[in-house]
Amino acid sequence: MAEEKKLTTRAEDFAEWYNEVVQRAELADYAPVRGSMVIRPWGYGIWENMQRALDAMLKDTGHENAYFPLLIPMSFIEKEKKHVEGFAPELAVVTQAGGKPLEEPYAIRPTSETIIYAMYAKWVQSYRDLPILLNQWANVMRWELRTKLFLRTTEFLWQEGHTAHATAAEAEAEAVMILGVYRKFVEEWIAMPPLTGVKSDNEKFAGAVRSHSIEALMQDNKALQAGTSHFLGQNFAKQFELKFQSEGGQEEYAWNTSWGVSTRLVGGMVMTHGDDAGLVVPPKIAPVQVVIVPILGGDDEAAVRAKCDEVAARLKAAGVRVKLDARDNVTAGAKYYEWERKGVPFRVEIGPKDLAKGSVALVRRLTPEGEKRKAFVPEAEAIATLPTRLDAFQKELLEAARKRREASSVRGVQSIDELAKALDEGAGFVFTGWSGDPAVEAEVKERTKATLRAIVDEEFRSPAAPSKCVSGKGASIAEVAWARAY
RNA sequence: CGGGGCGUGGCGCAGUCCGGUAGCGCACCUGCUUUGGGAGCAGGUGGUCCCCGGUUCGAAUCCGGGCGCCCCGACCA
Repeated sequence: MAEEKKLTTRAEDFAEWYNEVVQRAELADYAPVRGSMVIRPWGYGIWENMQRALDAMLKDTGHENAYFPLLIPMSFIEKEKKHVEGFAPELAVVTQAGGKPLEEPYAIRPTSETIIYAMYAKWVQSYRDLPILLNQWANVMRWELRTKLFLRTTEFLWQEGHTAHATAAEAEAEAVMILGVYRKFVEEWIAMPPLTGVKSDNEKFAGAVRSHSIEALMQDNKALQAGTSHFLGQNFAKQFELKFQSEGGQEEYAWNTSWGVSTRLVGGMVMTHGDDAGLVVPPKIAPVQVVIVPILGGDDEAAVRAKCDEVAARLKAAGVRVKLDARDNVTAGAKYYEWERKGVPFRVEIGPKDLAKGSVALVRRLTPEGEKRKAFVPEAEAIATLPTRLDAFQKELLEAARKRREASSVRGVQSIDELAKALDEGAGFVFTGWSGDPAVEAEVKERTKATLRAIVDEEFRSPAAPSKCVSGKGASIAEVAWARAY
């Protein structure tokens, strides 16, 4: 076997493994513009499945989709002070159009708060016009200095929700509710179990009062911020005159939230489930859940093909996304490697021997310890059980990821030395007390390269609350999770 | 934005030091034999050697200047 056909292993070089998997599984390819990529059909199919699932969840919670323009007047971006400071370095700006310089430059949206709240201001007069609960699926652009396929590209796809409410309490509840939606979505569909929590002031969104996030742990024990939900207070409302007349007759500023997840989740999926043979795609988001490979070449070829058509049709009728790989210019073995690299959960092989026995060969992308990879099972049984096998596979992926996260977590750490040691020994999330002082974050980052990923929500806190700050100076006001991060 | 590496058929590379017909593997095309874990044999197609300029009888190779991409660090979904 030619060496070049094999992937770099995760243990050899995780970053290189990631790049190879993404390209060789045909998720994406580098585009001619620096830091940008083409999302290929296999990658886009996964994204579409994510989109479909999350879109339904957002609609179930009362949101509607809309679309706002790509170009935003620079003056809008500049209105919210923290917001400009945060985004100015990574803005791409259009200064010329129609062959002439523009009077006012337009920013290509890095996010849409400004344009959206400017429009909300037009639409809202009284409390009866609230809440506004909109979402948009869009591309955005951030001129990143260092890029990586899916995880950080100059242009990426995402959804951004933007809501306006009459009260602070309602807006805060919205931000928390959405975080719950995100958490459920990534767990149930991507089989990625995140921590949830609140960002420190250092790490929060530019312009937010408070940012909530879901933080997932990758196989190299680096954290990935997988989704964020922000309570914006009245910061944007005040700058964009987003006012309404309250029930009591007073003029008040509205309260906003914004929240998003992006194609970064595709990268998260790769680094959560992939192995040295390539991708492992959770069944619920797999564009193909079962691939059928016919064993061709004998006198029975026509009969084998007919049987494959039949099994494919029956699986499809059972609600399984099935692909029949009937190419005759590629050998069966080559197809196995290809579909494994692409992470298809199950493979069904049908050959002349199966015709005689009424069986099929069933192969799972990940084989449980101690089981044979290839099982010959009666055709009817295979068809009948594949839907439940897919469900079980999905659940096992989530469980394995959760176990890995917990196994990599270190709790009860009392000092920065101990924190550094844990990280150097391969820890993922390290939990400590924190005084709330940003200087501690700076010191930890300086000494360990780790950042404060989240002030963790109650569910993720240690049984005994830490009493001291990890710095040794002062009492702890909250338990936090640190990690080196993407 | 600093440091490193690399630009040669679609992909991976050799050739560059020491200038002289542009090569290898994979892929691709045709034919035959194959097909239950990356098929074999035979024949073939395909390259302004990143760009611009210079030196030279002659440049992938030497000199000067650009550009691009990747990786590693500071900022970020």
